[in-house]
Amino acid sequence: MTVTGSRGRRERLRAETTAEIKKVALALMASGGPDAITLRAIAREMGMTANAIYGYFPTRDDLVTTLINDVYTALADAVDTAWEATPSADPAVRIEAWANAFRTWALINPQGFRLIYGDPVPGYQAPEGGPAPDAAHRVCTGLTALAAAAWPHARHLYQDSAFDWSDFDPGLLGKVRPAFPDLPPAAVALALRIWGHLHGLVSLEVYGHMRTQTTSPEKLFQEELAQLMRMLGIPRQR
Amino acid sequence: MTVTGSRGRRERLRAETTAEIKKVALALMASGGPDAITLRAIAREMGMTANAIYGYFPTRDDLVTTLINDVYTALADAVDTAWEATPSADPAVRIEAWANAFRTWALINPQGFRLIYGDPVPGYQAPEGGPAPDAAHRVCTGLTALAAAAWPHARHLYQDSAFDWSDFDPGLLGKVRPAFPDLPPAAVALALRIWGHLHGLVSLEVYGHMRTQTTSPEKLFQEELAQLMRMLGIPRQR
DNA sequence: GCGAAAACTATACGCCGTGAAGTTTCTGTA
DNA sequence: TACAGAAACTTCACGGCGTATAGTTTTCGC
Repeated sequence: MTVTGSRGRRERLRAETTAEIKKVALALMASGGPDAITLRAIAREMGMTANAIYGYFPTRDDLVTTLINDVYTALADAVDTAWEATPSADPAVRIEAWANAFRTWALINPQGFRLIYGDPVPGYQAPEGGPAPDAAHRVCTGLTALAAAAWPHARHLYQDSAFDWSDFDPGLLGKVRPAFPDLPPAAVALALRIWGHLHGLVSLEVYGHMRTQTTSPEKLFQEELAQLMRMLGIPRQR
Repeated sequence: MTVTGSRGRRERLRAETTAEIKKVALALMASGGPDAITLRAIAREMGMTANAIYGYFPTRDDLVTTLINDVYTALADAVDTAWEATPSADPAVRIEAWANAFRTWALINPQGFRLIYGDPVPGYQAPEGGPAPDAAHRVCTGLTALAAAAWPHARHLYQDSAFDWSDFDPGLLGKVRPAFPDLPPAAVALALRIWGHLHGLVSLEVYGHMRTQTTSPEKLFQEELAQLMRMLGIPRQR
């Protein structure tokens, strides 16, 4: 046993190489978009042969799946952090922090956003289970926390919601219901719709479709937040 | 001069070939997604050499640009038709018709939706001007018509909107302002935000991100429409 | 009927993912 | 400590991609 642990030496090297592959892949993605993630480019960057990567990832799609997981987790971390870093007394401020963190992350990591939410890469097909849905559930759970924080104000607006628990994915509910035991299905539906609103504006902006419509997507998003408060029945501040 | 017009014979064949290339490309896209649009595959399907296509489109991206234009125009036609086919007396019904046409088109043509709004194809970069922005402006104008129809109800909700005409693209305003001379900037901002809402929900559904959250995206969308009416100040029907 | 232009093919280059086989380097054990 | 075997990595190969260049066939206008 050395200081680093002789038993793990080979595994340590392996883990380092795996990490480097991912790091290089993310760098390529950041500079050239998801399509720039090619085994050959990664290998070139690392001074290896493309086929060497097959010792670490069985196929390029598996590498991409791993990256999606990492990036999605980073997004979930970013919004969770923003949420938790904001005082919980005023739900409006917290919600604004969450939403702004979401948009800001997307604008700083547009390629990551594309990787997660777009056609990730030429012929890529998302695997059924896997950890990416987990991160998606984390984001949705965060949104539900948002809805839960506002629910005292919002509930009277969604009395006639037709939603039932059976309308939602069990995996999502397994996270959401324990965390918010008193919340009705209508609140989860509300959370998903808020997701849709934010995702829509942000993805139009990230993909450049707003550029030919408005010069100030920022202003549009802030007005969206103001209305989000109305939608949640939260009275206007200041 | 023959019956078909001898002068145009060569040009007619040319037009027919161009049309066939586009037709085959769209078929490939419908079955295999935007990435399946390959010059070689098109040529194979047509019994030609891949290079023959260069006589019709200078590059693959130009072909894709043309397709985007066509598909985007088809989408714009679909929503315009739905709008015009609905009696104008009741704005709620008209707006619902528009939004449902948008979603229905996307669900029937998911690959087309991806082509328009996603990373269209591996390394594709959208050209600056071109006719695709035109179709986008048509869609936005349709949305503005929607906002305009509801504006008598909605205006009091958006008194404090901070928008100015300079916040919008001149090309868009060139279409919108003549069509709706009395509409303020706030209404255009409202239209863009509605676009965001609908786009968000539909794109999450089309890209499969809703599948791991809810089993009834349809219900979610209908509730979205109900709230859209509230957002526009339109009183509940029935 | 013929010259020119248009339509198309052949060949080639450099990308890509990936499979099969071979080579080097390390490691646990006899 | 020597060595079998595993792990890491390279080499070579195949087929697919966009596209540039050069050559061939077909067609049209005069």
